[in-house]
Amino acid sequence: MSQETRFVQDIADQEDDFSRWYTDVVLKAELADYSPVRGCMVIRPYGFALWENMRDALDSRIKATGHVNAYFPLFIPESLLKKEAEHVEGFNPEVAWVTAAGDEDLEERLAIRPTSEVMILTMYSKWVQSWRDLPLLINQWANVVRWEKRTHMFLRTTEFLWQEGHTAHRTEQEAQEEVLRMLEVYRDFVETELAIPLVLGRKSESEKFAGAQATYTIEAMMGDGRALQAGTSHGFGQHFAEAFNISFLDMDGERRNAWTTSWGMTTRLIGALIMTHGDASGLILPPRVAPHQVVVIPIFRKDDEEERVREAINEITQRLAGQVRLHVDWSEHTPGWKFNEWELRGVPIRLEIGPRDVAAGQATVVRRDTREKQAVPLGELATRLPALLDDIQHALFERALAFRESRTHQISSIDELAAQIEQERGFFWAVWCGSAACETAVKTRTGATLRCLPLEGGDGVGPCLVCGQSGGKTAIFARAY
RNA sequence: CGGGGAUUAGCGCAGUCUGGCAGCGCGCCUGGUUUGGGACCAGGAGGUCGCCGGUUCGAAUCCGGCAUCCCCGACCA
Repeated sequence: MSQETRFVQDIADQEDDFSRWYTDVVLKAELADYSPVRGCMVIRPYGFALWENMRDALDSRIKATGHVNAYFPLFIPESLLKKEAEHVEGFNPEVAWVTAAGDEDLEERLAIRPTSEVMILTMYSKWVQSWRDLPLLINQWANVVRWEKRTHMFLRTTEFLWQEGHTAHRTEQEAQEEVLRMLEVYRDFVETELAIPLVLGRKSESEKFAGAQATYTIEAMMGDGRALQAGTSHGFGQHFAEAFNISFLDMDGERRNAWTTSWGMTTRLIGALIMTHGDASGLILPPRVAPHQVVVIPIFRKDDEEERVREAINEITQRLAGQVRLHVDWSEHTPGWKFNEWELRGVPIRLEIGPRDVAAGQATVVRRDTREKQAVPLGELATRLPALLDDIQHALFERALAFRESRTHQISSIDELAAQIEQERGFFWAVWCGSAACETAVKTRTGATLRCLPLEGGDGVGPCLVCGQSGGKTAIFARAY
């Protein structure tokens, strides 16, 4: 990249080494840092402010759909965890255990929750007696621990923060509606707030959650063409209700098992945000969740200039209070240094105020995504800035969507997939017969996994990309994080 | 968990092969000049050389173990 556009030299080149670029951005933008604990990171104040904005936007949507928040214990007694065989087997290798307190061994080991189905559904069995107790719609914001072999900042860490919703319903249809409703809530949240375009779909048998009857997913494409699962919604049928005895007397006097669901979204989304919108200069944050939406850079030479600039900035701050999240950088770095710094940290709009601007009664406004520069009269900032933030939000989505389209291909055979994915990563739509053997064949040969069976688009007409049989479904294959 | 690489000042690195005073650039502190795309001059501070042990008169350097990070794979959602 040329020197004119590449101002930041201390992060790796995106095309050259995407993985290194990602790590550099996370560290240099001060989103997170490594900790002395393997696989565990520290989310720094800037990263946490971002997470808080994301969390609040999702939380209000969860509440708007009738759910309430609660909090359940971090520890799960071993005997409880073992109640649902398929579930425990799925998570077993990743579970961390507490075996002692002080010098005394515990009588029963305690698992540190990898997820809370077991704990929450155990409580539900106490709370559900009648059909009138249903539906039960509870969400919790919590940390969970999964002992992953290989970790990566935000994308896969040993401990992470998330939201897990757990619901119980009277009928299968209600539960199914809930699973899809929350998938839609996720879509709205991710596309509206994070400006990340999604594909909604169902997971194959081999990819679904341990113990689930059906797993639905939202899949996003990262800047290197790889897929990232950004959230999931599971239907459990009556499977868990049987294991945990969540039964109720129905309207007709019959005792029945409830239908349960769960759905979750994690700090991994921060990784998705970075890898979807970032560029050669670093992070680009969507205005709706950016900790600072506008950063103000004062420019002056002499004391009298500083005085006038300060006055103008005070006036701007007052005028914009409550309208935009604004940060004034009064630090002693030079303006050029600040430009680079705040670009690296992804602030959507930079506002420069210097003597020339003050004299003209204007501010110089620069947007992060295009670097387009314009002079805006001070009196118009209160209307122009929110409009510009809106504009950037939409432009980011459109750009990400256009990128995904350019990397999405229809393919008809595994040979074609192998050849194309070697050239360039992306999403590959194909017809798949539904057999696990063909799914495995694709993974072994191409490194791509079956991301989902999309809910929209794809008619499933044609021969399976591996075995050639007809009567299959449309599936999306991609290399994934 | 397997293979490879790394760990030296806040950050990036040289020094390790061939054992002998702890170095460079950036950053940081003080003073001054500066400030519209990573300013300049002068002075200064900052190190258990990742940790534990061994060899040696002497270890950043050689040997053994461990920890953390990165890359590739296996595993996992």
